[in-house]
Order: sequence, then structure tokens, then C-alpha cells
Amino acid sequence: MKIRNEYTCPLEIVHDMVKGKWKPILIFQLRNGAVTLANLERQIQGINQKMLIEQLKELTEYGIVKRTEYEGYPLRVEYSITPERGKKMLDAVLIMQAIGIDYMKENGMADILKCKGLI
Amino acid sequence: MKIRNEYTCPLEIVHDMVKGKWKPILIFQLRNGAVTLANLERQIQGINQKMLIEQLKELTEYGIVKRTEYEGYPLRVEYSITPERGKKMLDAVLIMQAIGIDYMKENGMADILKCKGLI
DNA sequence: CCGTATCCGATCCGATACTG
DNA sequence: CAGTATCGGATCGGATACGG
Repeated sequence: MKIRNEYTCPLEIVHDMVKGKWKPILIFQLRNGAVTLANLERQIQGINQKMLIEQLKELTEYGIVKRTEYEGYPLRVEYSITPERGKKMLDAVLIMQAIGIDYMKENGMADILKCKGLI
Repeated sequence: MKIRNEYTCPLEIVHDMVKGKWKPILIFQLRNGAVTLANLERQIQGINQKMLIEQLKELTEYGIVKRTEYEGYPLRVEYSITPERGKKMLDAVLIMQAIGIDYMKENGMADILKCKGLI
């Protein structure tokens, strides 16, 4: 992954950190602690393995996500958010989630929220 | 602009609201009140008029930005963030800005912050 | 179970030119 | 000053197949 050497403002970097369709959702899914790849794939509707690994990798390189590998067989890997940058980013993601929930309520999409237990 | 009719989670909508290289920066630039197009173009390094108008338009359609047109000549238009959704989104953007500032400090990019008066 | 590689259509975004 | 139209390269993201 490229980390550009010419940034003109802090938000430009953060955009690189979290751009991509799945990154905010991934951060949200890690809010309660470490999760395996297989679980993430199960919990996130519509994602595929390629996107999952690719975007987790980028989040890891920016210090938002931590990857932990455990010895033994079968292979076991867990992903979690980092206590510093990851936690802060989660705060931003939670605000955005609230915005999304409000938007859905106001626009007749509440059914989706219900079936997810968010309402 | 399309508002998909199939969303599977609130963060997916919010991603549509703020995706794009310039949207977080635009929201940040409107933090202190209404600004004209020409001023935004001056304040945001590297943006061009097309992107400026395009992304402001999308933010407006999602209720994050408000466009106000004043009568008279020359034409005067001002953009501001909305008190509800726009303000909340600004809260998220401010967290992200702080993350970006930290990141830059930790990675020897503090010079950019200095020249912007952010440090 | 975890990760990599490739292919390909969709979209993003920058440059540029033009209108009121 | 504010906004529209178009074009082409770069990037993104989904499907699929393969390897540790």
C-alpha cells in the first residue's frame, strides 16, 4: 500500500486510512473485541474474502487494527482494534452509525434496523 | 445521485454520504459558518471546481450541507453545514482530524501542520 | 481456516472547455 | 462568481480460482 509522501492536510491521510466500502463496517464489527476472519465474513452481509483481507490489511498497516496469530492447527488468527488509533476511529464510526440510523428512521428504512436488533 | 434502495446496515448509507476524497475536508472547512464557493476553492489545496461543486451537491442531497442563494448581482451563493446531520458529521470529522494530526506528528510530517497553524 | 493472484467492469477524479 | 459537460486514466471492488 502506498503512503503518499505529499499530504496537504490531516484529513487527507485519514481518508486514505478509512476509504473503501467496508472499512467503517469492519471497525464497527470489532468494537467488542477480537474476531476471526470467518466470523467477520459471516457477520458482514455481502462482503467477500478478498475485500475482507485486503481492507483488514490496510487498516492494520495504519495502526487501526491489530492482527494476532495463534500457534497450532488449524491456524487461528484474530483481528481487533488497537487501543489508541483504533479506539479513536471507532468513536468516529459510532457517530456515523448513529447518523445512519437516524437517516434510516427518517426515510422509512427502519425495517432493516429492526431485523438487526439496532432498534 | 442514486440512493440505493437496498442497504444492509446504517454504515453503508453513511459511507455513501461521505465517500469521496474531498467530502470530509469540505465539512471541516464549513465548521465556522457559511462559505462561498470561491473561498472554498481558495482554502482547499488541490481541489478543482468540478469536484467542489459535485461533492457539495451530494452533501446537500444528503442533508449535511445547506446551499443558500442570495439575490442580486453578482450571484452570491453560500454553503454551510446543517444544524442536525451536518453538525453530527462534523463531530465525526473532527475526531478524524485529530487522528490525522496525531499520525502526522508521529511520522515526521509535523511541518505541514505548522504551516497550517494546526500545531 | 487463512491468505494470494488475476481478471474485468464500474466508479472516481482531474483537466479542460464552455454557459449565464 | 457559480455552474455544466465531456473525456480518459487511475483506482476500486466483486467473482473466481488456487495454495499454505
